[in-house]
Formats: sequence, structure tokens, C-alpha cells
Amino acid sequence: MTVSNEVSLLDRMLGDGLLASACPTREVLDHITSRWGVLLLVALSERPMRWGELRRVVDGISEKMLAQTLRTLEVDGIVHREVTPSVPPRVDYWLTDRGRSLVQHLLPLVSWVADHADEIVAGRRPAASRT
Amino acid sequence: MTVSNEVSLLDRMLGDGLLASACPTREVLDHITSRWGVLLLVALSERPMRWGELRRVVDGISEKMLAQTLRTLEVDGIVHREVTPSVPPRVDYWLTDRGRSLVQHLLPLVSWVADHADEIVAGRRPAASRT
DNA sequence: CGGGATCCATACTGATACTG
DNA sequence: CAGTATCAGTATGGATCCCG
Repeated sequence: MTVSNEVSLLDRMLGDGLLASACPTREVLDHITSRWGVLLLVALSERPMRWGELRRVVDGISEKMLAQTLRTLEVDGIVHREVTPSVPPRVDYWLTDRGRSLVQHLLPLVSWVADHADEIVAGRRPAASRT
Repeated sequence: MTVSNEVSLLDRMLGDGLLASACPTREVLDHITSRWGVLLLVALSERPMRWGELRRVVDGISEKMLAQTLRTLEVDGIVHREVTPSVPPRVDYWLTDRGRSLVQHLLPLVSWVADHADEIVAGRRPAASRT
């Protein structure tokens, strides 16, 4: 299996200064790979979800981080937020076209981790001594 | 491009409780998608690097986080650390087989972000009002 | 139900000093 | 060169209460 179209990514990032501390790539990468960003994107990868659904599906997320992460992804144009004025109020979230494009690349990674996590945790040995 | 082999990832994660707060998948995912983990894995994706190289390539990382993140990835069996006893001392890091398997899935994601980051940042609009 | 505002604990960072 | 150790400042996340 070749990765010929990817081997120059490092060169691209270095050459264009893309790894520089404050570059757009780093910023967007932090949003997407944030602790909760990944999980929310996986949750929304199949179908739209309501606030309460996301809260239940993404186990352990606080309301603050749910709101904050969703808003960041919304501003980045990855997630769409739709308010239905009703009583009680209803708010749905779903992936934009850009978001669907993104999760096509995110899901294989998460899938890989899900497949290897048990093996990784089970096989841990202490790190070699530093001295 | 089909994603038929991935559409059930959410079901898998929910069904197996893989999204549970303390599951191995979440733990390993946090290591890999950590702020510096992603960048270090990209840096090591092409070739082995020495400590000092990594420090320069990954702009802005502190020595503390460099050591901490590398050790986490080492313990997870993703990065290998090789000490060459010499004066001055030399330490090289490279990806294990598992690590190379991982970055095959990570690079497309980072590549996507690098391709879309400028567009994302340029196109930002304020999030819709919450009220 | 879907948040906003506030306060607090923790994690991370940066600087410095020291070691083999 | 490749780290470790420590301390202080800051950003991030969590818990709680409140509101439309």
C-alpha cells in the first residue's frame, strides 16, 4: 500500500510554515481533535441529533463543553445548528457538507483506535528509563 | 467514494459502550489526538527524528510537554525510543509498526485540515444567537 | 429542553536551574 | 545533547445555579 500522495505532508507543513504556532491549520486541528470535538463529530456522522441526544451519547461531557465545542464547530462551518421555536424548545445539530467531508477522514482514524485500543492498553510496559 | 464499512461505527461504539467515559478507546484517542500528539506523529511520519529535531519541527512545544507526550506514545507502543550512549548523548524516536499503521489513518485527516483551514478561518461568521 | 453565567480545580505552559 | 525538577502564571474544563 502506497502513501505516495501523503509523504510530502510534513514538507508541506514545514515549507509553508503550517506547523507554526498560530497558523490556521493548528487552530482548526485543535478544534477538531479536541477532546470532545472528535466524539461529537463521530456522534453526528450518521444522523442529525438534538442537544439532549448528544449529551447522552457523548458520555461524560458537561453542558458547558457541549455548548462550547458545538459552537466552535458551528463557527468553523462544520456543524449546522437549527432552532425550532416550540415549547419545549428544540434544537437540532447536523454536519454541513464540509463536516461530512471531514468525517470521511476522521472515521477511519477513530475506527483504527477502536480496533487497537484494547491491545494497546493490555500491552503497556513502563517506558524505558531516561537516565 | 463509499463509507459503507464505516457507517456503523457509532453503533459499534454505542453498543460496545466504547464511548463510555473511561473506556480504552477514549483513553487512547485522547493520547493520539492530544494537542501535541497529532503534531509529533505527523513529524515522525516520514523519518526518525532526534529530540532536538522534534523540538524545532513542532513549533511552540515546551520541553515538558515534548517529554510527556513522547513517553505516553512510547508506553502505548506507538513510538519507539532509542538511546545511543555517546558524548554528547543521542536519542532517536521513530514510529513502531503500530505507529506507522496509525499515521496512515491520521495523515489524511491532517491533510484535509491543512487543505481547508484557510477557507474555514476566512469564512467564519458569528454563531447564531442562542436566545 | 436548551442553554448562559459564574466560580473553582486542574492541566498546561514558560522560565529557570541542574544533571549525565 | 537530552533530558529532569520545580515554581508561578494562565488557559481550560467541570460543577452549579439560573433563565426563557
